[in-house]
Amino acid sequence: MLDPHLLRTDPEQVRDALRLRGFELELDALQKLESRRKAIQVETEGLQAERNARSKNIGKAKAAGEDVEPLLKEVASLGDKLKSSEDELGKIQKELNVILHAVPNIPHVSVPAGKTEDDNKEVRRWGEPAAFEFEAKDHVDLGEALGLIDFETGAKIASSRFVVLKAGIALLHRALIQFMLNVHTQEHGYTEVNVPYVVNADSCFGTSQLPKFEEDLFHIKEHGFYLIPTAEVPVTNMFRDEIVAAEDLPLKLVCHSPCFRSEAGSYGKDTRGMIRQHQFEKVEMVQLVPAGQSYQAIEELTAHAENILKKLELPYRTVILCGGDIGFASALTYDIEVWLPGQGKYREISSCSNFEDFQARRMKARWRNPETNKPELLHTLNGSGLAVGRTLIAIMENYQTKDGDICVPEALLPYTAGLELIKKA
RNA sequence: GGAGAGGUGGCAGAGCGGUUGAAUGCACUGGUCUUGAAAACCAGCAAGGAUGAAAGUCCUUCGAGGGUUCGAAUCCCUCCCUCUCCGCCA
Repeated sequence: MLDPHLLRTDPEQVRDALRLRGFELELDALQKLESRRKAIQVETEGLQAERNARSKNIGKAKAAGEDVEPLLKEVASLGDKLKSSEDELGKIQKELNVILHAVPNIPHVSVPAGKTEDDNKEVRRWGEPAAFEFEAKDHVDLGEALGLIDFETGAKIASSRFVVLKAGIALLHRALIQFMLNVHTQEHGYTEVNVPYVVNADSCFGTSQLPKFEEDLFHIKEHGFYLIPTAEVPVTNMFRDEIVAAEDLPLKLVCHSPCFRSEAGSYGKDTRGMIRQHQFEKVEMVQLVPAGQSYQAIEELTAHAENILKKLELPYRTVILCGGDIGFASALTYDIEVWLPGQGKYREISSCSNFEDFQARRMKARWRNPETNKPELLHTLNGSGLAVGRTLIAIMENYQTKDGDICVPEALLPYTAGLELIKKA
């Protein structure tokens, strides 16, 4: 959520900034509602003040043993007026909130203009895509030939976009998780957390999956829970309604979790293979930092994600998302895209975002600034470090042999219990 | 699932219809004292919001949401959460 104060004092500037992402702020409607809110709030608070004063007098008179009947008569008419004024104010504030909660974050000055992912700007590239002496297969052909990736059984026990991994591939998948967690905790200074994989509506509101993106979530209606679409939701919400001590900052947490996404609206997109699943695993980095530090933190966090790819020797490029492609809550997002020989393309494997205080304002996640001794909103950041399923794909496609076997990358050898080459069983 | 107890400021913990936004303690901030620190003493110290140039004034908030009342932290209803005992169980 944007600072309502900024929206009141500088609406044109906000509107212009949001146009970069193709969002048109309805200034007229907003300002009309806002001026009504102002008038009615002033009126309501005046009536409340009057009621409070009169009630206090009644209390005093009673204590002094005076007759309070005349005072009660005086106040009788106040009740209805106050009630209707309060109701009206509540209604307007609700309307105002509906609008406010649907306004996306203001993009950072470094965000390039553009409408689609084609307009994202490459900021760096690492590694050389390998030149194969044979025709490189994609992970589906490789996995099915090995008999270790089974889409049909996934579809049978759940539905399409679910998969069963077996033997060496399942082991490689597990090894990746251990490897990533160890690198982030031992080399990058993150604290590992293990969290609930279902969350309540308040948590979804805090990180802004709700109210706007409900259709992307799996919802367990009878309990009011949502399956998490990313560990960002439970981990960031650990600090909802909290005031963090300055000495505990920056908070750097890493969490492995499954992620569940309905993928509503992506019918027909990436239907082949494991690229887009209803359930996948991810290692997620989350940081909460004081306001002045978030732009340094986003560079570091992105480098932490890139470091995993470097250790796995997977070629990648990093792009900065353009105004039209950046997420609702983010002020700045770097996507890291890994080279997939099977597709001959770079594909997203990590998304690292600085939300500034947008999520923190919704969540009331604050820290106490020792300089002022007052609570201030934190800045929140997160990034995949990395998407495990897509990393698995990248390894399969980049480390395939002529015979269709998969070499285990050197960095993973300590995690694979002696397995060096994944072959047909 | 059954029975009981409880949810109050950064933390602990009083209050159980009327000048209570809330005693007290701890923590924190400033001051006195000290060569410096500690201790002691004095003072300050919730958050969010409206209005205003500012000082200030006012409103809201005692788990959440309804209700009773001139007035609710305090009474009533619903829900959520925590703890204790019993049952079941990875």
